[in-house]
Amino acid sequence: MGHSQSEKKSNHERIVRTAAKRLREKGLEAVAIADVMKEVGLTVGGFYKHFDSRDDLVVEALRAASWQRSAQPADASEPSLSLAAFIDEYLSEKHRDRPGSGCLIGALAGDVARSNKRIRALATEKVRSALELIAGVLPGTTKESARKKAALTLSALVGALALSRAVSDESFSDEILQSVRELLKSVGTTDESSSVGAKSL
Amino acid sequence: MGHSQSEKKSNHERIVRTAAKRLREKGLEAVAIADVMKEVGLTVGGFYKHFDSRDDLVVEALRAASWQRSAQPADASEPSLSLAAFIDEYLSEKHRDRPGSGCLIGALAGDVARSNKRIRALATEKVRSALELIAGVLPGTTKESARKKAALTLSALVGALALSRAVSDESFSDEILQSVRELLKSVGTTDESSSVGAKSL
DNA sequence: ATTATCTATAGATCTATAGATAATGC
DNA sequence: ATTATCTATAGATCTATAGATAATGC
Repeated sequence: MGHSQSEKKSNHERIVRTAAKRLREKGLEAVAIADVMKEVGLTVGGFYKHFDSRDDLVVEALRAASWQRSAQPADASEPSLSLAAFIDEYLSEKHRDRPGSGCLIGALAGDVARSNKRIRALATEKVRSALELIAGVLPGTTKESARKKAALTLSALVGALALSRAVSDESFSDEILQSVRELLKSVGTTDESSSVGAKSL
Repeated sequence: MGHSQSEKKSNHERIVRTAAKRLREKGLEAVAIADVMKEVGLTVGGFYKHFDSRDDLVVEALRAASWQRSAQPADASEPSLSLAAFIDEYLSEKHRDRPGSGCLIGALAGDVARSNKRIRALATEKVRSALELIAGVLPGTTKESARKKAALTLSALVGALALSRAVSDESFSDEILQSVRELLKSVGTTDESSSVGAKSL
C-alpha cells in the first residue's frame, strides 16, 4: 500500500493512459472507473484522490490522446509525400483494427456529438488543429482552397475509418479503405488542374 | 388497460419509431427501455410482450430507420442534379441539428463499430445499399470508377456530418459543412476530366 | 381463457463516498 | 500528521421477471 508522491504520479499517468486507450475502444460512456483502476492494478476507492469525477478523467484522457497516429509530417519539405503516407496509414487495416492506439477523432466523433460542453470544446480544438495541419501540407493556390480541401480530406478520413469499422464484411471494409485511400491521395498530391475523377479511372 | 390486437400493433409501431429516433439522438447504449415506453405512454412491464430483449428492439428500430433522409433520387434521368441536391440536404445545418430524424449511418457508425454481430451485419447492408445507390447516380466511365467515387462521397458525407456535430463552435461547424458540400458536388457533377481541385478555386 | 398492460422488485452495474490501513515525509 | 490506497457500501439506474388486473375474443 505504498503511496509516495512519485508513485502517485506514475499511477496517475497510467490511469490516464489506460483510460485513453479504453475510451477509444469502447466509447465515451462504456468505460467504467473500476475496470480502468483494476487494469492499472489499483482499486476503485483510490480513484478520487486523482480526479474529482469521472468526467475529469475523460477530459484528461482525451487531452492526452492524439488525433493523429503518426506525429506531424517529419519532413515539411515534402508535404505531398507526407500527406499521401499519412492517408495510407490512417486508412490502413491496422489502424482500423486497433482503435485503442488510433485516432481520437475517428474513434469518438459520434460520441462527442452527444457529449457535454467541456468535451465538445476540447474536441473542437482537436478537429481545428487537425484541419490546419492537413491544410498546411496540401497544395493549393490559396489558403482558402487548401482549407476547403483539408475539410474534405479530414471528413473522408474520419468517415471511411468509421464505416470500415462499422461494416462486418471484411472484404467490403477493405474496399472502402482502399477506394478512399486512392481517391483521396489525388486530392492532395496532384496540382489544381488534375482531377480526382481522372485519377480514379 | 385496453389490449386489443390492433392496439398492440399500433403500440408496437410507436415503440419502434420512438426508439429509432432516440437511438439516433443518444446512441445505441444510452436509450433506456423505461424511457421509450414512457414516451409512448406505457410502462416497462409491457415491453417484453413486444420484444424478447432490448437488443431485439434495437435491431428492429435500426431496420425501420432509413440511412438516407430523402428517398431515392426522384428523377433518375438527372442523376447529377439529384446527387447534388442530396449532398446539399445531407450536409445541411438542419440535418446536423436533427439527428433524431436524420441519417442512421451518420449518427451511429461509431457506435455500430463497437456493437455485436447482429447489429453490425444489419449496418453492413445499410452501408452497402447506400454505396450502391450513390454509385448508381454518379457519373463514371466504368462501374468500378463510380463505385470508388461513391465510397469517397459516402465517407465524406458521414465524416463531415459527424465532425460538424462534434464541434461546438457553430461557425467552424458551418465551415466544415459548406466546404465539403462544395467540393463533394464537383466529384459527382463534373465529368472525368474536370477536377475537384479546379472546382474548389 | 387468453393476454396486453400494470405495479413491484430482483439482480447487475456504475459513480461516488466513508472509514480503515499503512507508508511517507516533515 | 498526512495521504495514497484499500474494503465496503449507499444511492442511482437499467434489464428482465413475477404476479395482479382488466379488457378482448373465442
